[in-house]
Amino acid sequence: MNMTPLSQDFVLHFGEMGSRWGINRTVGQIYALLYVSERPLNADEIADALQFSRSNVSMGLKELESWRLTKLQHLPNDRREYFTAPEDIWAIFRTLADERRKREIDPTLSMLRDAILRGANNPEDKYAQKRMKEMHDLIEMVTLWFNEVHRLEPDTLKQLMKMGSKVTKLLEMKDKLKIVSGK
Amino acid sequence: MNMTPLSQDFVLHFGEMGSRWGINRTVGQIYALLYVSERPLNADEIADALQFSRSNVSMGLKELESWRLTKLQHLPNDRREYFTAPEDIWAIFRTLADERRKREIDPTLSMLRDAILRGANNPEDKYAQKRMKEMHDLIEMVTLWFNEVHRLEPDTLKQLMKMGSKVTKLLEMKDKLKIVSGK
DNA sequence: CTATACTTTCAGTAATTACTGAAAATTCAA
DNA sequence: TTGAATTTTCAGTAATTACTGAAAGTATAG
Repeated sequence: MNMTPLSQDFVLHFGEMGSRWGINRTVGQIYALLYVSERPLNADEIADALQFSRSNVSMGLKELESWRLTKLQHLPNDRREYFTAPEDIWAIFRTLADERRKREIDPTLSMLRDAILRGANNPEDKYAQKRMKEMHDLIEMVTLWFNEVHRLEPDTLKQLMKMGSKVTKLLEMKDKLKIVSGK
Repeated sequence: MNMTPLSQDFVLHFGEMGSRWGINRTVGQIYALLYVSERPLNADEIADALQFSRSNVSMGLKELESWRLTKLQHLPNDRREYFTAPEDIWAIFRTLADERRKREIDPTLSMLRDAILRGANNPEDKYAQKRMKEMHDLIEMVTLWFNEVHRLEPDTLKQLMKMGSKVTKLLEMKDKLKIVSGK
């Protein structure tokens, strides 16, 4: 199978960007290929299109699976496994954010929690703990917020985002209403 | 210079996490060390504390500088350069988000823009472009929103975040007010 | 069962990235 | 200027990570 130049470029770009994220080139390219492919692809087709060894594709797919970024399906009269990227781009975005939180944020948060609770006699440790607490509180707040917002419907979220900094107007409005109603 | 066990653990953890992000262990550790250190440190002190070669520290500091995550200063009667992490954790967060956007998002966005504008005769390309447009629009929206929110005062932002999904209540309220006022 | 189609694992190797020490460059006091 | 203190660069090497082919594993049709 040969890709069109358009898909080629997309796939190659994703490969490069992949390395700026934590994921490697192979994984980036496989994902990109699935993302722009209308029909599901099997591992051999992927290996062929990207010129990777079959085993490399197998490992890449496993990695993508661990990120929950692929869907697996079977076609009638075909024993091979076929892969696609989830349709809904919002779902993809959520999944990605979720996985990154789990892998990159949560461990740090729990380390910080532990460190803050330790005894600290000397001034250095006192200062260090103060700094860690600042970091912890910020991360925790953003994380909690993220979890909440996560549950909103895409349309609601879209609406909120499109408002941008204008949400502050709503905040002011809220405060005024409170004053008026005497709350 | 020897670190306290508390700082040790923090620094080591950051080194490990560093590799889950795009940055390497050295850079992660240097940053962590600066972050929990009350007084500015010079490159030799860093090399000593972390047991890295002087040149490695030099490179790490350069990398951190390119992320705008260090501040440089001079002490009286001392020619050496002293480094600190910025005080304000919100500023750090912004800087980080900003840099990541520049390096990891913007290039993709412009690639997508180009790809979408290209001619597409065959159905594959048509589909690919549709998918790219979806991705482009989502990323663009989130980016624009981010840029807007970026400018808010930390306190305002905090307030918004603490509300979490309750902002939707405000949205509903707004809509009701519009109806009442006939807008 | 058995044969076949397909997938995964893994040891070895290739490629990439990180790190070091020596040398060059820079800065600044005298 | 000179030279001592400091920083940066860079070629070589070490360590890590990515990739491959062969072999083992798994599933299913007959």
